[in-house]
Amino acid sequence: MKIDPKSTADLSAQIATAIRDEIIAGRLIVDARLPSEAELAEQFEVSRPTVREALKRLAAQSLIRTQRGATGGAFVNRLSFPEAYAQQITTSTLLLSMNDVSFETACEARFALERSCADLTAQRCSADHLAAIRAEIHRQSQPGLTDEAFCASDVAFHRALVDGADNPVLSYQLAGAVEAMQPLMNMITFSALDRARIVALHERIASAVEAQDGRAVSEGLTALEHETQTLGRSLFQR
Amino acid sequence: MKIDPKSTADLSAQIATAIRDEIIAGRLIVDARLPSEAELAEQFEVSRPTVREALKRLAAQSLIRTQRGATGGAFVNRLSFPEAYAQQITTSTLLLSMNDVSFETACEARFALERSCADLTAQRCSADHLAAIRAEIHRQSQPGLTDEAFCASDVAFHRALVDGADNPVLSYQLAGAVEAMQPLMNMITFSALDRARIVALHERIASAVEAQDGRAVSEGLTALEHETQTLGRSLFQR
DNA sequence: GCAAATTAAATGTCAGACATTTAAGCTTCA
DNA sequence: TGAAGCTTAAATGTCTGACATTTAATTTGC
Repeated sequence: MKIDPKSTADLSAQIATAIRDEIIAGRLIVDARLPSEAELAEQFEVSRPTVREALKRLAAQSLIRTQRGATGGAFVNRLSFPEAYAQQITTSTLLLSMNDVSFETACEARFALERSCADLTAQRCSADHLAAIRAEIHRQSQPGLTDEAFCASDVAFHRALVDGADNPVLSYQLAGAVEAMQPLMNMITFSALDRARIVALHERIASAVEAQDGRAVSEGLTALEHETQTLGRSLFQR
Repeated sequence: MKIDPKSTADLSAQIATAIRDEIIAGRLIVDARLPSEAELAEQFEVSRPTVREALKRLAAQSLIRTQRGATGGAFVNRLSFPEAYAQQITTSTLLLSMNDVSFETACEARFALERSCADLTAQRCSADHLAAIRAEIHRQSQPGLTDEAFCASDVAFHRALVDGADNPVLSYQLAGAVEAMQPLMNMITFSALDRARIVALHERIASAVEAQDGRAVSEGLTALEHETQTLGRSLFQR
């Protein structure tokens, strides 16, 4: 585990990369303890603050965790699904907000991706998941809901739909696609008629899931995409 | 921009979170310059090394970039698509390698997601993209290719297929799904017959793209999924 | 034998200094 | 006047050494 002395990059970045490569290559396995900061400093021939900056970089990506105390130190972290979700969502959200991606493009990608759970959810959706889906439909039909609460319920509906596919990898990938749209959706003001249309489409999708009809789920999502694109166009064409 | 004095978390983590929130909320816009490290240290009432650790955390997530020199400092970074790709791929790969996700589950998610580009690619794939797709098919048909090179070409084929949908958000999301499978695929030893079957399916998919038949693209991917699952089963049942 | 105090090891934080890089301003000379 | 070179200032990058805090193991005392 060595660093390149002729690289122009920061030492802390080089050290972080060196350690990350060890982890990705599997030479440092989950829960393995890294050498102490003092030992790493000696190994890489840098000072302890430099090592610490490198470790903080890795901690920011959830690659390591640190514990204080006698048996403390830096340990290779098992990247959990919730952590991966969170990173995925942050990255996706920032990507959309910083690159003036059009509403149309984002919406197209999001529904195209979400349709990939249609068949699986229709086949496998448990009674519990179906109940969760229907619970969100009920919540979002309540009158007097703020736009923000309506959007939050919309996201929860889609998350439940995706989770119904019972494939954690799929849920993880789709989390970014679904959640990253939320800031854009939050810009929309939903009229009562808009909400009724959306809820009706949600209900149509839920029924298709219940009937285990993947094709119908997919078509319901496509109808929802058209509805959403229409709302988006009326907002963003100016 | 303040930090909570009664939090138990590291100061550097709190400061990083405080600045990240400013960026996500849009109060710090792209290319805005953050105060100098010395000024931040004063604002947060911590030392400069602590501020630096916080900034390194943000740099690790590509939220900021730093420049040295007279007009240097930390600037809010525009998260570019290539950077987002890289993060997405790293996170997805680690998630799979650290959570003993079964080959079956990963493969199912990956192809389900990839099918979401079928219609769009069939509609929009440019001549250039189609040529790139066919070029990879040609490369992977060469005899004497190492398994690793074959896998790399396989990934390139799928990336080209996805990029044919001409939707950068979709490409970004699918990058993780496609690339994260590579370490698993690299464990497979492909017989000549296996390769021939895969290349034939790739050719079938390419023809379907050329014919602008989204349904056929989707079916080709499903056939490829079955082929891959069969290969995986023969490897991983032990 | 058990509980309390001590100790050791590690991370967390600080202060101050110096090195390096970079751009802007100044100076000098043609 | 203008351009090349020098100087300077501001910022990040790095180092040294120290102290604070946390935590588990060890020792001590009863």
